Amino acid sequence: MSEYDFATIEARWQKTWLEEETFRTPGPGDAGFDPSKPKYYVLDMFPYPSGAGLHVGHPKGYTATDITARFKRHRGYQVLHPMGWDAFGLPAEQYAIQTGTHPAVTTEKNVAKFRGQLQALGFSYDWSREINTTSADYYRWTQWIFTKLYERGLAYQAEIPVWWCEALGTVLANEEVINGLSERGSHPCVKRPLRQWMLRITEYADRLLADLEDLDWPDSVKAMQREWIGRSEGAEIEFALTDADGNALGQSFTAFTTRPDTLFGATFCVLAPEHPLVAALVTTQQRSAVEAYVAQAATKSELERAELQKEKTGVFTGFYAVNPLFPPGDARRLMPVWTADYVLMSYGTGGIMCVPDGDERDLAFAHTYGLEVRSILDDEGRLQNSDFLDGLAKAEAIPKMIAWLEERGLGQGKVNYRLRDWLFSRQRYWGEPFPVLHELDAAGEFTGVHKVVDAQDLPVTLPELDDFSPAEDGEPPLARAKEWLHVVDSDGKVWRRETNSMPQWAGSCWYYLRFLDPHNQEAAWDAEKEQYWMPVDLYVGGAEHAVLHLLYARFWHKVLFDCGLVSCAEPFRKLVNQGMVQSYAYRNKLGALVPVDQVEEGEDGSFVDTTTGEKVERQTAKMSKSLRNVVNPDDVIRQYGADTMRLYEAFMGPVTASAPWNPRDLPGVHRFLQRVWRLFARGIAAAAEPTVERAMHQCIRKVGDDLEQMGYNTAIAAMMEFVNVATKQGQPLSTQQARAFCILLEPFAPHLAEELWAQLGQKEALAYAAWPSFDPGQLLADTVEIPVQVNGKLRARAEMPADADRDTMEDLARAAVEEHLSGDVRKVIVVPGRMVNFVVAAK
RNA sequence: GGGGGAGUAGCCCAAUGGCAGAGGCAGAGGACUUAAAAUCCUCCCAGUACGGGUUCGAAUCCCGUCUCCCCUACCA
Repeated sequence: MSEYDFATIEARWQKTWLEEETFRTPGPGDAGFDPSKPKYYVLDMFPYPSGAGLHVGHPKGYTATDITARFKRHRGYQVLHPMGWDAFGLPAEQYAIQTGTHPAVTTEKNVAKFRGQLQALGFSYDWSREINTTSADYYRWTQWIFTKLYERGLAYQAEIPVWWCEALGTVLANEEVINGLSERGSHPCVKRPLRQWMLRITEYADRLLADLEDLDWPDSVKAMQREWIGRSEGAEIEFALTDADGNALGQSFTAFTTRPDTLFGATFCVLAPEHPLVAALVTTQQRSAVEAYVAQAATKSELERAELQKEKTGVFTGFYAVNPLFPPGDARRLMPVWTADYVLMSYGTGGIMCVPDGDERDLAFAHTYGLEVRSILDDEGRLQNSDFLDGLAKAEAIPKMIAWLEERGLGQGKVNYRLRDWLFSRQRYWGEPFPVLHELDAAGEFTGVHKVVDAQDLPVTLPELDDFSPAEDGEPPLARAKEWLHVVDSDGKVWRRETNSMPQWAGSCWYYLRFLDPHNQEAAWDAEKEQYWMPVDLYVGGAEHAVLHLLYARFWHKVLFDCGLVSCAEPFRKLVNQGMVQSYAYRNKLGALVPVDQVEEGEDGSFVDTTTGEKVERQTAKMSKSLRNVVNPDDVIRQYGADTMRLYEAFMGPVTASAPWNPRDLPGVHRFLQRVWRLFARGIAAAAEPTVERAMHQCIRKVGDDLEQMGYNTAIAAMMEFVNVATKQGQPLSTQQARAFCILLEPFAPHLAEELWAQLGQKEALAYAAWPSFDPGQLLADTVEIPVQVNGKLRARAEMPADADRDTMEDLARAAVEEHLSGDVRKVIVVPGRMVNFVVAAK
């Protein structure tokens, strides 16, 4: 046995695993399936295979799930651990537009690269289950699920103002536009009315909210989803509109409010600039001012509106709203109606009643324009000057006011959501075609009738095109696929295919289900398999998917549940967000960032810009090309091997924590593997050495406990500790110890573990070897040193048997601190095996 | 402004309310070596951001303050 030759070892075992299909996992109905085993489904958020390949951030989560997957196999679970590709999407299409390379070609190339990189890291995926959202075999079922949504009335078309991104040539969902810029690429977007497909996710808002409760998810993600759904209880109130003299205009508007009980304090109303009644009813006198205001509000992006939030602006419309609480003639009855851009057309009804005494924004607006403020809340927040609500707290006042309104037909209780229906169509080529046909009349015009394609006629495959670019008018590229576009049915009726395509989220909404049964040609998945494997036991991915992907997938899953197609209401039982792998960045005195490759560390630990000689400060930042601090996993593997890479990723800290990639720490974990190699190179001892044996049992327990809780970093520390003890002790390990250690090491450094296991002459596959057990009697030393405190202060240490009972401990401890116990001993606290504390009365 | 999370040694990080240190990096010394690297051994370093509170006992629980990260933001 010579050197630790990781390159040879890793290549050998990766080849073996692939050739022997070591990690092929049988499910119900498959040969080799053992129904008596418990199941464990551990899933990574599958990647978009970009041209850049993997960066070191990807493997952080993948390493975590792989360690857990391997650990669970040793624990006797049937482990489902699959990988696939979320391969529809803009980058491949943009590349196609620029170069003419078909997105499928780009995708295939990128997938090959990603697969190779993942395999080079020795992940124990069942590659026989690999899926790709862009293969017709897969999107056939994405389309099929869409037909289920359609049949249940959850998919509909609407002509709505949507975010149109000129640069990307497509519409985007609200969630994909941030402050008027596209989430991807930060291109400006504008609102534009277009015919779109929508999914009625709002129908599931309550269930999506309620079912969060029982999920083992990070609080932050649950909080984000709750906020996104944005349930708020209140009432809708209808306000009749009049002219300045109180003459009815024959129109009314509805306002949503969470505080209907404050209606007595409503002194004015505001409609969003886009509200149709603003233009319809504005008085001649106010018309020019209002039109000017509306026009300039329209040119403001959401970004600008948000930035200007300190100062509220608005214009009086000239008409009034009736406060129904007050009789004609009462001065409080007529409330002036303003238009202001702090009211958004897209939330609630686009119009509000304003209660300056109850709402900060209304108060600010009232102050700016000298509008009336009527006091209706006392110091304790109880209603006053409010007739039948006087003295009531809001909890009692709200239902009372709602009842009052309902009796008179003026309004009703209402739950409002921030969540909007999901804009589900895109004007792009590289996405799933909709399985929808639109009927045409003899003249070739739409009749307005549409239907979904029959299940047996799926998939609707993507047609070949020469030009993938979107048209200026928003007409999708699929409209240019002349031969594909029209379908003639058996009655000779002509139908035109839907030319929109689905958004990238579609494929990832259900991929975890296809993994259960990826080659099924008759169904999307088999019911028995679904019942066995679902739900996903552990789902690991980035926090950036906290809302969109996870909300959409939950929505689809609930629809499938309602269809009786899945057996559980929630797909992902436990969710973990892995921390970001950051990198170092350097900032000079001017605050500018200095690329990493022109900074050197000085003797005193300071950092110097080598081009200027100036001192710079180190900080952590996201990896980015511009900072030149991106670390490439291929380089790391070449230099240290995959096992070192995996070990380092897992050793950086808790899986949920972000930490900078520190190249200086890599040799540390690499050295550990070398020490393991050298320890095994000593050969095998005939008998176990007691110190090492004890350390072994402690290590088995610690690694097992830590892995149950995803404490990868501390589990590695425990193995290091064991190797240090064994190395120092000087003897070889016993056969039992060597075997046990191989199993402990395998989840983390599987190639090295397999190599050592093989050298031990083991024939059984290491990956499925049973986790070693420990002897609790071996965990404690015979004697322990127990701290003895007096009034909480450490006064002495007492040597005593590890299993001493309370009385013995107290006696031995008392002897050790005799001189400190002059006063009354009022209380003695004994923690068996841990410590003794004497509480003495102060003198 | 709202929400989520984090502050422990020069650095990354450990510590069911019970001796602040498991592990790694960096640093110092020694052994081995003709020398260096590698390896092995030994050592050094904080009282847990700050201020209160609960407790026999607090890094850990509670309250307040500060700093940093992430998310969100006129949502009526």
